Amino acid sequence: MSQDMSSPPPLGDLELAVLEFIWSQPDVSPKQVHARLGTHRGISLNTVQSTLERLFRKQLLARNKRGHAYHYRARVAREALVASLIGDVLQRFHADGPLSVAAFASAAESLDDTLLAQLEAEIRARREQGGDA
Amino acid sequence: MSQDMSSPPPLGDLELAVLEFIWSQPDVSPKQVHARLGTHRGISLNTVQSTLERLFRKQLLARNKRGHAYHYRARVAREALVASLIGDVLQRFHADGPLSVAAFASAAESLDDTLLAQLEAEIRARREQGGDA
DNA sequence: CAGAAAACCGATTGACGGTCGGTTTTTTGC
DNA sequence: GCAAAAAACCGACCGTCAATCGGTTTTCTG
Repeated sequence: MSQDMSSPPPLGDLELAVLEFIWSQPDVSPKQVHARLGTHRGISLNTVQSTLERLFRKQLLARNKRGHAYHYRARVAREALVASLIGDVLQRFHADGPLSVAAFASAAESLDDTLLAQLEAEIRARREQGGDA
Repeated sequence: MSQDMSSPPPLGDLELAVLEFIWSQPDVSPKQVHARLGTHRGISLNTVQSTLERLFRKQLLARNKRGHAYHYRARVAREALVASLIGDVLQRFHADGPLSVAAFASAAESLDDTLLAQLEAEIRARREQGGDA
């Protein structure tokens, strides 16, 4: 409800890994990202930098100059991004109500009982609190 | 539990439109698809055929020779595909339980009250029926 | 100011969707 | 049967985009 929500750009594997790292460690330098991911994957610091840049252009990261080097931090929360990606799928399929429900239910199949209960509670709460946009 | 469920290939816009049409009209010929979508979009029959072929290779369509021409039909239901796409997002993000729930809830925000109720019921049913894979 | 560190520029490669034109194969109607 | 029509098949081209760097310029910093 706060951000873009329009069309989340598709994410490559490296981009995803970088995001994942940044979510776990806010305000990092390319160097740090490379130390953590690049070394392990055998890719150059330049590659990491490009990826960071791309993510920045996609508005998924913010950065500020700390000295001469950039520091990056996430601009969207993990759940928000996942939610937006899911919303995008729903939208692409013109997922009207019933279809959404069916898809949700189907996708929920992989959740275990506890999570299902949590989700149910979550939905009930949202419903009782009266929450249509 | 019946199909692939591994990594649904990404779908382009035309592919999606074609799928959508086939879901509404099973067992169609390229000609028919072109008549419905191609003419309107100003694309050639060949293009439609390629798309059909690609979809076939992606295992999303099945076909059988009816006379000389192929007839295509969907191999996955709409909800199943949507669900699988959603599942893929969740998987790519190593979406452990809580994250899934948060994302679901967030994505569910756009559903209206009635649908939310439906979803809740759906989940409860699934939960009571004891449904882990 | 010299050397290091990082940003910046731009090029390449490999997928992939969309788009066809042209050639072969299969039907079918005369 | 044979010629015209229909469809499949082949392969090419373009645009986009992630991943990947090498090399050059800019910017610090000792």
